[in-house]
Amino acid sequence: MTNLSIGELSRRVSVKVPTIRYYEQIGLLPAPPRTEGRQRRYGAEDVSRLSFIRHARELGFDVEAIRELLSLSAAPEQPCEPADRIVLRHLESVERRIAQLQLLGSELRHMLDDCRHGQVGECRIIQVLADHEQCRHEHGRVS
Amino acid sequence: MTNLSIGELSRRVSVKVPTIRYYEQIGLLPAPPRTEGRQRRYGAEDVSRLSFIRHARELGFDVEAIRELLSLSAAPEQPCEPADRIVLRHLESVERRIAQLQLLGSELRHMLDDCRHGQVGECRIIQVLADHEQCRHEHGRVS
DNA sequence: CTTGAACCTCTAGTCGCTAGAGATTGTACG
DNA sequence: CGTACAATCTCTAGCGACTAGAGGTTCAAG
Repeated sequence: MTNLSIGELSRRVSVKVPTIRYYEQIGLLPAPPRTEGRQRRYGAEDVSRLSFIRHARELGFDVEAIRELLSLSAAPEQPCEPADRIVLRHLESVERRIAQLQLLGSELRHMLDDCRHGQVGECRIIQVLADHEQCRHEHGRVS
Repeated sequence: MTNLSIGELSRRVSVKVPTIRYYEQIGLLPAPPRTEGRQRRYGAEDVSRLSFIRHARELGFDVEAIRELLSLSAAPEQPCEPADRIVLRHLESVERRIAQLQLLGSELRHMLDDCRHGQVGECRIIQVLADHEQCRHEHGRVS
């Protein structure tokens, strides 16, 4: 359970070795003790913390949000409203991205529908790209 | 119409000046003629090409796809099936991303719903992050 | 002719990793 | 105990599509 090498930690938590070192470098994970030969050795606490980070990344939180969530989770007496707000903010950005992508998707479907599958010279796909006025919507930038 | 400075081209096409230089650097835009003092001067052809690029970027195509679309658009006699395929491939990736984000969104909504808005110690948000087994789905990585 | 906005090149930073080089360490086996 | 070799170490660079800034030059209006 304790004194895991970085490779063992990696397998347990399904986070790649270089990613673990990267997390240490940016301060998401504390620097663990080392063997005499300077190899890292991890304990149960690190397993939990890295799992937390991995789950949060899977949910699409960026590193800054994870930093905040981690520091919130260390203070169980505090109100959880700040955590709430972080999740809500992220949810809203996910929803904005979905809306953007849906616009994009319908645009692309229209392009495909309109294309008569002939030659490039009369291809609606190319025409729409060349002259956007023939297009249905305006978009912002999608991340 | 012709002999535009990079700033004029930028305003016409709504692409920022450094972005135009970047496109030249990566070979999306041809290197234009210069004045004696080495400043770029653009013509009508560049306006079209840059518009094409901008529209394609708005539709989320990556630079490699745009490169292909541009070279296809230069050959009006060729069948437009390759263009078709590029658009379809992109549409599919957009749809995959939408599906991913929708999973994420519902996950985040559940977290918010479950949170009783008390203290961090009993906060479902923190708990779910700390122990993913309490969670509903498995996800892959979202771009 | 002077001013100053626009232009030039070059480098580095963004985000969250990933890949690779080249050196060192840990460990299993004989 | 020696050796082989997998795993670890540090460091640097690269991804994509730009963006920002420094420090210097040119163009065009008045």
